[in-house]
Amino acid sequence: MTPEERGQPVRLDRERILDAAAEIVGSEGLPALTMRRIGAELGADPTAVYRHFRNKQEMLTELANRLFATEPELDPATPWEDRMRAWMWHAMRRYRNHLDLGLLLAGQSDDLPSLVRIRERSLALLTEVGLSLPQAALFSQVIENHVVGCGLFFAVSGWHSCPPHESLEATRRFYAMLPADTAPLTREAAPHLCPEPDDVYAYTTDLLIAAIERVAAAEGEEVARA
Amino acid sequence: MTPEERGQPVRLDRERILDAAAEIVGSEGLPALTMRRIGAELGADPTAVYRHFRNKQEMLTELANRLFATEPELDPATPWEDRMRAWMWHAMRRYRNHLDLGLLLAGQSDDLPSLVRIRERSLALLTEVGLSLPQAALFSQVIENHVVGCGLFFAVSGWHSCPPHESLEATRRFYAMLPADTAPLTREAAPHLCPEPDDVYAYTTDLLIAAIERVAAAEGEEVARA
DNA sequence: ACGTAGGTGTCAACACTGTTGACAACGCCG
DNA sequence: CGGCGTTGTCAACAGTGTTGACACCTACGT
Repeated sequence: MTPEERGQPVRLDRERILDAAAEIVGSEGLPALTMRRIGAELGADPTAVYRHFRNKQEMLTELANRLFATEPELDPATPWEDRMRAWMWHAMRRYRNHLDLGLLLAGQSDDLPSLVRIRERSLALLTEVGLSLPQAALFSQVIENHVVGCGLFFAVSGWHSCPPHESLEATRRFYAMLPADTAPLTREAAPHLCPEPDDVYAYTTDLLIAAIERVAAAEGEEVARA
Repeated sequence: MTPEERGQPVRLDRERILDAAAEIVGSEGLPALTMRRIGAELGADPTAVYRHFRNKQEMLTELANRLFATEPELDPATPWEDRMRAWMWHAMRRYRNHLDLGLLLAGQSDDLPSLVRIRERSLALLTEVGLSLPQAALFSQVIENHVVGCGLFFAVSGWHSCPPHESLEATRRFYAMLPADTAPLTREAAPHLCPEPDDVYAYTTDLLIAAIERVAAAEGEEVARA
């Protein structure tokens, strides 16, 4: 017999609230995450949440921090390139799948623990391949732009969790039917346009990784010469 | 003596409404763009807007389409590299400055006229440097990911219109004060972290342009050999 | 053991939001 | 001139986040 069945009000804490919030966001998306919905999920009054969080924004921040705390395990035995690739893919997917929480997270200052941890591991990977600290700092930001940018873009483009295959095909058909006098190239290139987002991301990611290795090699040369 | 001063209701049309909406978004940001605010701006009842747009979403779409219709003039005499660079910068700034409208625009299918026009010019630039149509299609998407992604990221990071110089400095100080046992690299690299977003964007953009020229050159080789 | 103080859940209410249906005035066309 | 469609206005509805008053329950000090 639970407390609420005995007529006693439910007892909440930040954890229970965040659990419920994560459950709602995971199954119905961020727009469904309203205070009243949380209250219903917990069997408590919506305003009870305000006893544990100053406001919704604070709750969302903590929720985002929790969802972004997952990190991939990178086997140090695998080649650096593969680890870097895996790392960048994992980071991108975080933003792509958790959709609007990424937006929320990108929109505030960097003092969340999970974000600091990500920065640290990014720097570790970059210095490991031979980059100097200033160069690693620069590339760490280049990677963040790429990863977060693409993740947000994919998420916003309605990717949510499964690839929008038929929507790409529809756009391709739309391009193919454009008038030849205003958009000849788009019309002609239609079959090749709208490639799978994953393929594009893979291409750009490998481009960046190659660039990193080139710079690292150049820095190594310089050090060796001196 | 205006009509409303004579007691007559104001006469609206899509243009006037979009003008008011653009004015509000430009000066106070998208969150301030409410139907009631538009009504106040026009001196009319908020619900009058519904005589001209099915709902707010439709109005926003048209507004986004209008704001994204501006294109840079590229002098064909300037070197290809510079034109490409200018093009990518202009495109990124569109998303960065117009903030959430970019989000809105990225979130829907590609059938807006202004977006088709952008795609066409992108393909024109890429084929001009020697890329085959399939390669141009791929790179056009790579560029879109890069440009839109970074633009959205910058916008969401609270860039709005002027560079957040002091906020970068604050984060740098925060990094420098991290405990050495959990985030040693971040702590040590603090002075080099948080580079100006524009510098990072410039670096990545040039990286992409160099990659495009390399692929174009390789394709040229291949054609020449055959 | 009692009394009190603080923390917590509940309820009603406020200020917002987008949106709809009824009503009335306007202008245009037959 | 008569009617009718278009458009602006008003009241209202279902939502949203948030606050203050009230009541309870728990834990602590004497």
